[in-house]
Amino acid sequence: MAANLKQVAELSGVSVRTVSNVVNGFHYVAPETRQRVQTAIDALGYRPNAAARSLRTGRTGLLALVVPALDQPYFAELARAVVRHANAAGYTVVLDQTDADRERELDLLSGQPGRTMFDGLILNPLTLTSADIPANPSRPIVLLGERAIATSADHVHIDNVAAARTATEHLIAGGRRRVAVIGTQDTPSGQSARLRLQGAMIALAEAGLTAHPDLLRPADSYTRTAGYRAMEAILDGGRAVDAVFCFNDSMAIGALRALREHSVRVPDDVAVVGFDDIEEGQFSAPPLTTVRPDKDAIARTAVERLVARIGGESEPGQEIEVGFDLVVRESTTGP
Amino acid sequence: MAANLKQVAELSGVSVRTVSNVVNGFHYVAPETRQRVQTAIDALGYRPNAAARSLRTGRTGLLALVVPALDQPYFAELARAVVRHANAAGYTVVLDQTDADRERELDLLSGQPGRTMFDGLILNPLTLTSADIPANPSRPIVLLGERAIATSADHVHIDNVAAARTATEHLIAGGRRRVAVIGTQDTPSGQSARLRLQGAMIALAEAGLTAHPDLLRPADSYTRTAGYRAMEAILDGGRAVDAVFCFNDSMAIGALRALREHSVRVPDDVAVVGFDDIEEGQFSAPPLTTVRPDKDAIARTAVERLVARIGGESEPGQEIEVGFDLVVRESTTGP
DNA sequence: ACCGCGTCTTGCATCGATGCAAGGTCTTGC
DNA sequence: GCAAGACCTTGCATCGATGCAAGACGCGGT
Repeated sequence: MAANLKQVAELSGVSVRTVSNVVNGFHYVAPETRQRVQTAIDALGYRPNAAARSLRTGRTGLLALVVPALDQPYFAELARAVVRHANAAGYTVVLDQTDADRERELDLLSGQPGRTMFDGLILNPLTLTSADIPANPSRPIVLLGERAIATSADHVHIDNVAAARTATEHLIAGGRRRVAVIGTQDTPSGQSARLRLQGAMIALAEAGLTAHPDLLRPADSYTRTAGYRAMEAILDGGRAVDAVFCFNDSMAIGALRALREHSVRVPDDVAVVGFDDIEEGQFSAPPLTTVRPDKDAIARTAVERLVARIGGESEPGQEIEVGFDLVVRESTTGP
Repeated sequence: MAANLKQVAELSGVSVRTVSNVVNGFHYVAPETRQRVQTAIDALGYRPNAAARSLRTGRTGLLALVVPALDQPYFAELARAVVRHANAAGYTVVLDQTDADRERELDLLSGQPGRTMFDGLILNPLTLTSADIPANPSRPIVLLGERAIATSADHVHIDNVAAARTATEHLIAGGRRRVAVIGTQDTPSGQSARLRLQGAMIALAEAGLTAHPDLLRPADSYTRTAGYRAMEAILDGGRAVDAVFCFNDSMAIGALRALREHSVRVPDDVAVVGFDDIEEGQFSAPPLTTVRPDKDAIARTAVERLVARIGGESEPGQEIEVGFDLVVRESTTGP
């Protein structure tokens, strides 16, 4: 079934090399020859063998995207954007999930046997820190989401401090004084969480406010369930609250459910703000105010940087910051 | 940087073939030799070249998964399960999105240049019908979600008629009499939609009910927004309704929002049931009653079938049905 | 008549691994 | 003592494509 260059060459009466020239659109091929070869290609249903081509050229045309879990909406939306941009750049995406498993993240970084088949790697690390990134990776790497110590890899991120500060300022501007925070993390890898907390604290401090420790709730996974539990813990704790800043939308949606179940009105009694602007937030009850990182820009930039590196660019790793804005919906302002 | 077998062989003083034997865990290698080779491998940081291996063996270790769009939660959850099972079976997943574009679906089927690099294909077709599936694809294919005309490909699906019927019967059992349906499709490819409609009609007929045509609302894309619009159209139409069966959860969540905005109480005034059991439905207001297809079984079975085919199995295409059940939550029964 | 150049085509080596089958060494059984 | 077999190792061909550099051809200029 699978024809190769040689068979096409024999059928069309030219050399293998000429067929290759036709396939790759090489300039110097006589129109008549090109025609004849093309006919043979069609007749045999010839398709270039990707493995052979890769072996010879050293390129696979594949980009690996590594995310914690696809069923987290933020990562699904990000993956969608990455796949789109990669396709536009002529690449296909291979997808790996780490489930926040440090071993798997390291594995993928090192290029385990059988998993090495890609030209570059886009990694959204959960458990890794910059220190884990090899200084001279065998293939280019772009890191997402974490501000990094200098390495040879490019980093794409948003200004988490400013974003969190903006979100918190919005709550304060709405007259909220008892602000809770859901999603703090103490692990060495919880870099974004630390930055978001920092931003929130700055906003509170500038308003002459502080957050009681009871209102700073950690979360190890950023899921709806984690948000639900954290919110319940806050409500059960009995300490007065009039606003909650969740470090991602999924947790905010979990928090909304907990508030609903406790008959706490949103935003009347408690305002809620999230982070990520996943589509689901437009349909929650009430629709969710949130920080919207420019996901498309993140994906586009990541792919761009990777493609440039694959093309041979070898400057030191860059820090690239993309924009964000605050999307105000009814979870903070009411209808 | 990248070492090859030959260099390892030279360093360890054995033949290339022996190194290969060590790498592949071939049985007959003297422990001492194995040790020496392993040391050389570690010293050089040797990793097998996947392209070369593929060329020689004809296997890439990649499975392609083709879905319409990753930001639709159902497909994201499905993709997650497929990736997990594929990894467990020693495969990596390459991901393609078709955006419901017929051209792209056909492209992928035919194995376009540069995209041919996978051992098998899992396809969740939106625009294709069985007639489009080549009789002798160059690589094995497993189709998801559509009941198929006999081809060489395996098909994994649930009993859409029975599932839709169960959902509708649940509404009727709750005393609902004016049942609307959201998500009908007239296109040749809307096979699941037709089957689900059929199941709903059977349930209605058995209860001596019919659905007024105004209450059968089409949707071309199965998104939250489509569900929102369809629900609005129903409410604006003014025809009395006390239940809505949405052909997927995303649309149901859109419908819930429309109902909320119109101050229609769920489930008191209108009961809502969805389809897919996406995680989001557990957190909607109110939590969503839905048909839960066994997504994990779908993914597992698809990967299993594909791996078997890749392994050389060549029986005619099988129809494989996986289970479903109805998950009753508050959108139909109240708290 | 010949050189030079642009156009078109080709053969050979090569990428890095594995299949095959044979070769060598060492036990084991009779 | 010797054949049979088990254990371990190896050389060569091969997968299908592309890089390289040279070869063949035609044609205008001098």
